[in-house]
Amino acid sequence: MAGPRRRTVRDLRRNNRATVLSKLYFDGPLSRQELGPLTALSSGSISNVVAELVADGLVEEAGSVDSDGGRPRTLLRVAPGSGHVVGVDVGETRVRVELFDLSLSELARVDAPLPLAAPDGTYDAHEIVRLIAGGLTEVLAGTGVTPASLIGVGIGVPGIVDASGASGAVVHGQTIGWEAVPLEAMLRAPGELPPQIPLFVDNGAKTLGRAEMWFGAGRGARNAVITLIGSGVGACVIADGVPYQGSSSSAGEWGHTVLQVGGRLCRCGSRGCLEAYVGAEALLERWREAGGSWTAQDEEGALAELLAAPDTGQLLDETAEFLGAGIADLVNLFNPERIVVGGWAGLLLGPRLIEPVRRAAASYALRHPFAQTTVELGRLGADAVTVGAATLPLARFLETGGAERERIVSGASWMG
Amino acid sequence: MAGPRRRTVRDLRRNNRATVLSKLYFDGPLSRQELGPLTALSSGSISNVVAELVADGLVEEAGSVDSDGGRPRTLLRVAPGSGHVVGVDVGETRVRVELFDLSLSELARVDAPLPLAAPDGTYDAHEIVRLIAGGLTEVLAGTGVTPASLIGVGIGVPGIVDASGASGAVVHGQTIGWEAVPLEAMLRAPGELPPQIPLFVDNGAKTLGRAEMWFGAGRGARNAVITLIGSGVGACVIADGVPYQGSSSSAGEWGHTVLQVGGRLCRCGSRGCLEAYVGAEALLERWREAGGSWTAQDEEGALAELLAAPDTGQLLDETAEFLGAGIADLVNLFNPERIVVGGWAGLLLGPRLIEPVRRAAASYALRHPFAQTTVELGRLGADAVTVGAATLPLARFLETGGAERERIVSGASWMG
DNA sequence: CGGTAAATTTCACACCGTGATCTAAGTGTG
DNA sequence: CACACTTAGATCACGGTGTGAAATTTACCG
Repeated sequence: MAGPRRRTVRDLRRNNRATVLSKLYFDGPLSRQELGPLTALSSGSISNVVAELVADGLVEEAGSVDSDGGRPRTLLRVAPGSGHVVGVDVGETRVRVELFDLSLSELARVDAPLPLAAPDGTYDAHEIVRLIAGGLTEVLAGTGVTPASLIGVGIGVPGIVDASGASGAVVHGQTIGWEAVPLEAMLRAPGELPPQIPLFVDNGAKTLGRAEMWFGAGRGARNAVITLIGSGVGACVIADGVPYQGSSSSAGEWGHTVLQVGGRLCRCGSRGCLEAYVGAEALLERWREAGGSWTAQDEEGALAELLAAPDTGQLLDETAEFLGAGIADLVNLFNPERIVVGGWAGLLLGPRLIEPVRRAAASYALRHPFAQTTVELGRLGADAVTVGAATLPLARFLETGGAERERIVSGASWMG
Repeated sequence: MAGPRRRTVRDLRRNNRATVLSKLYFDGPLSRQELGPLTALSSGSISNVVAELVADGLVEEAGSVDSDGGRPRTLLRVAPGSGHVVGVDVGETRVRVELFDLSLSELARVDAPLPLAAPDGTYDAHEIVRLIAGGLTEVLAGTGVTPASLIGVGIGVPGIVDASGASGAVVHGQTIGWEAVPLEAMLRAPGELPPQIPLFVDNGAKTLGRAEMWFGAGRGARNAVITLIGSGVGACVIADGVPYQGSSSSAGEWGHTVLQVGGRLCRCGSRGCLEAYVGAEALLERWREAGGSWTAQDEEGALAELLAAPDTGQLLDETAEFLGAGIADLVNLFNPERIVVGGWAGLLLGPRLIEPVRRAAASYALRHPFAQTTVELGRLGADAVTVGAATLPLARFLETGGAERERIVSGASWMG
């Protein structure tokens, strides 16, 4: 009920800065002239706002466009080098830290392999923090980027990330043995990271979903669901253009939607979950039960063998039916414009399954909402987790019209 | 990406007017002093905004509170008589039109019985429009309320209401035989309703959900799902304080969530829907299959008999398991703070089923999100559909700080 | 009747967006 | 090569806004 803080006349300017900055960022180089109608601002305001952004170094001129018989328009764009963002992917076997400029072009990357997991498969949170901090300093040192120009660091982790508390993001990761690990607080502990750098922690699947929305199959949709099928199954729900989080940031746990009351046991302890039928781990298990076997050591290779095997048609059709039913649930409940099937297993199975999945979804979903929806394959691989993570601070940067950065820079200068 | 039009300094004022008005409306009489911290506005602004609202007649003084040794605070409240709203419920057997003042106290009510339905159970849309218009004039005439003081009319109808088109709300109601009926355009046709009156059409179940959010079991929650179990099953999803609509306003079709791939045939044509197990119609059908019988003519009476029958324990336990699994899906996907079980059948079954439903939901849902959720019974009966409908124009009124009303009033005055 | 305390109002100030007007920077023509 | 023409962008007076401190109002208490 409090709403956004748009109370004073200054907030108005910040808001308009943000509008202009976002428009320039997403819709490429634009002239002041074009910016006016696009942002519903008067020419005078455009001039003022742009002048301010240029003075702050956030926007720069990018050539000009001739016009027949008149002053040429000067094109403007967000200066790619005016800030940097870092994306971190805490994966199953390694921590990847990537440095991007504002246009999300990769400037540097560091992969730090995780030490062998403890026998029970849990991660040591302190070790993760060390690897993130180490990767960050390495990536900065290698490129000469100063911490002061960092807009922020986005971190994708496995498990549920609850950011509703006061002390920063807390991670609950059943599969990695994390129970309420205060990752954000640990990273903010003195000595770990350069101070004053904004941190954004989110579930890795959701950051992948963000990447798909910004640069992949979700582009342009206001309401979409990015499904992520890997060893397990998750989803990233976009409602009215923003990721829907729920009350404790754990919305979109699609994998544990019930498709068969009293059905197959799922690794979550419940029965009949979607994940128990279409997750890669479960799918392989079902294959084994049906007499199948494979030689690959990893799930990805095994799944490829399953796809290539001659006698798995019925298993795959059954999988398509369950996946279609699960997608129908998404259609009925969220009424999105687009559903994207992603995740490494989703992309691997996609070409074979997408058509039967569409048919199954059509039969299980209500006609009207299904007619509004397209079901597509994702376009980005699992590599995009870091890009999606980097998207978190960048989105904040654009929303605040770059004000956040100013604060950081001045904060850093206080310490200088 | 366009965002709300808060560009000029004037929009700032409108926004603050809305904040103050809403706070006064929902949190009862308040003094200017208390309003300051509550709205994050300075004392000076509060004075200005309140003076404006009082001058417009939207806010009035409501006594004062003594303080020991100081000027007493003057309490302010939204003037209940400064405007009126109308709620319409297009039900299965009658059209009900109710007139409320701003505090949603009922001033008048008219029930117009529907003529006997056509043999195929379809409604004649023109007849409905006539009944709505007739009820509206009757209710206004009976109380002497002028159309000029009408904030707007909210209408709850069965079926999916798609408001995404340009020509107003369009209704798709499979059960009443409506296929893309342009109800809003028909109501706006000259001669039907007093001109210039804002219309708001929404699904009746969703208006009931709104009522439950404003005045019932949903009060205070930011993320909630109001489930509505009647003959069929629906839901109203509240995300971040606002009803989530999806891309064509048909989000929340929870009743056709798949709980049993290849399960019972549902009246929607699909299989294994939640509605096919826990909807009143389906539940009675299942009882009949198990050898049960009843004497009541209507579903409500029949369901009461089912509850009282001695041998329906297993049937009810099974129903609770399905309902619990369906609720678990809501928990996993939406991660709400609260789930309310409502609808006439939900309220009837509630006392018997709520505990086993909670247990089933706990077993099917993920631990973390389930721990954030409470599952409660609704507090409002089906009568609240009109209240919920009236809530639609009222919400707009509060959001715009009463600006909408000003436009209407002046619009009416143009017409002499 | 004066002193004290708390709630409101008033007011100078720093901003903001608008839209008309002015300036800059090109093209085309005689 | 000068001049008119055209279009992009900058400037500026104006009406409007929230802020926060000072002034004013309105009570109670001794």
